Amino acid sequence: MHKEERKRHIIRCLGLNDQVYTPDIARQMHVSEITVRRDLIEMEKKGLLFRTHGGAVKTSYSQSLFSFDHRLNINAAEKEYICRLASGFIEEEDIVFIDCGTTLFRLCKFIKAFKKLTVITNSLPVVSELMSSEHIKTHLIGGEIINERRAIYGLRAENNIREYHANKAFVGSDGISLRKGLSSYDEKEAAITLKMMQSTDTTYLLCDSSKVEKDSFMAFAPLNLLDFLITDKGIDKRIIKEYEKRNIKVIS
Amino acid sequence: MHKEERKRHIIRCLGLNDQVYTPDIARQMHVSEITVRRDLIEMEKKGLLFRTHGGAVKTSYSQSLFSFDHRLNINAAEKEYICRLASGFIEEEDIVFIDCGTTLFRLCKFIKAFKKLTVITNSLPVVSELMSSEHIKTHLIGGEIINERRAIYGLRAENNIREYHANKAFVGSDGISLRKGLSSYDEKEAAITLKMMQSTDTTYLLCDSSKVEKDSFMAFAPLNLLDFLITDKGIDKRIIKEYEKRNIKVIS
DNA sequence: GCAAATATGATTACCTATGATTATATTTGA
DNA sequence: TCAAATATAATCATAGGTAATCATATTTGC
Repeated sequence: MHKEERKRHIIRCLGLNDQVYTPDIARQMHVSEITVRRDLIEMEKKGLLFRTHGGAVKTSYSQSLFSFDHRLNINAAEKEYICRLASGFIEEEDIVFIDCGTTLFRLCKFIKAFKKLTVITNSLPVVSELMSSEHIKTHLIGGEIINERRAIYGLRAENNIREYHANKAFVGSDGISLRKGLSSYDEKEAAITLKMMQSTDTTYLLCDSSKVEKDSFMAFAPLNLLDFLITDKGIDKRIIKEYEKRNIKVIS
Repeated sequence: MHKEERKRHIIRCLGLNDQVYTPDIARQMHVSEITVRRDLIEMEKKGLLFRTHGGAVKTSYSQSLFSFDHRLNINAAEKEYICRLASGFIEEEDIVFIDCGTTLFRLCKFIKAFKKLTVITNSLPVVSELMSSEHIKTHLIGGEIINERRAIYGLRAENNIREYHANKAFVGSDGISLRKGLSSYDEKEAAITLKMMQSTDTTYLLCDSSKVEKDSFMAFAPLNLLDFLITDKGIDKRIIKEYEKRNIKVIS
């Protein structure tokens, strides 16, 4: 009974009901409660769930669009740092894809400083954040809205992305490794990210160093689609070298 | 029963009705009232709701991001009346287009009462309002966001609509007359409305009686595309007859 | 094979969530 | 306007979940 298997089980349970209880998981997986709790701690750090007394619940649930998502405040400083770095690659008149996710959301703050940009996104929080800036042209990808994600996913959305071409794409993932490339906990999210990567000239992956050389459930994109990996200082120098051998520039 | 689960329930209730009562929540969640009250206190601190004697209400902040401005409150009673009438034509399992506009926005309140509906719209306020209702599937039309309108317009959006088919379309216009049909002050808005009318089985026009037999700047759709005109009591009976001669049922 | 890293479990002290009780505040209706 | 009804705040007690620490097993890399 492995750790990843337990985590997968937890995710599945969260998908069915909206919450899990520590003792239940412990019994089902034949481990002690403290082990479950440790799993939950790790998963909370990744923003996959929100811990409560007695177990955990799904992350996003608030009625307001975004501001109170539990995930937004996890690793806030790192996310801000990464976004600041990323914004250095944006130039006036760019057409950029912005992927969904709490890290990418923070990029808005920097985007608003530009005079002329076109942003294409499937994220409603991004739209909401940029709506106050007249000089930013925003395109929303059409399709089905997944309420709890505050974003648009599905086949329609994927096809919609194909109708666009951006010169830069800023995307996120739940993991990246030399062996498996980019990976995600969620199929729909992965599909959107991949389509963005396929419809752009240059792809920038924004993810904190804890996700580097970690794999999530599903690999969805090979490394050759990636041009830049933007992360924080916590990344190992040897790993940077390996990525640069694969022609991916690592910024930290 | 987690605390977070209770909070989620409270938020869901607030999404449906605009207020909750402490004893109700306590009974539904099988906890004491004081526990509910403590939940409400915490949520109020986060700005998720506003506490009142006996329970809590939605914060205006929670709806502000995508919501309309004060225009919404003009003729509120008539608009509500018209929407109530219109909602009588909606049935479970329907797939409906909802056009942009302050009148149509009020239809959301009634839509939320249904168990199973699919809504296709280009209006961000509509999306935002329906996002709290899990049982309503919402599709957003893709394209360029016009900030001041809080909606999506343009060629892309028009083409996007063509990929859908709804059995009912609820639309608005700035004027309607026997001579010129539906007319609008805005070309882009008109184009979207027309496309919706062309991709549906039945079209319902919601507009207050002051706009009947008035023409706006640009005529955009002939009367034969219209099936129902839903308006308020202010409409002249002779005019109703004229419209019914043209096979348009007038509801008031 | 062995050291280092990782994963798991047991124990204790601590903290959180909840409810009962009583005093105080707010609302409602005659 | 005042009193009855109802809601709330404040305090305390308690059950149960959690963090911290240490100990033990298992895997990984040299």
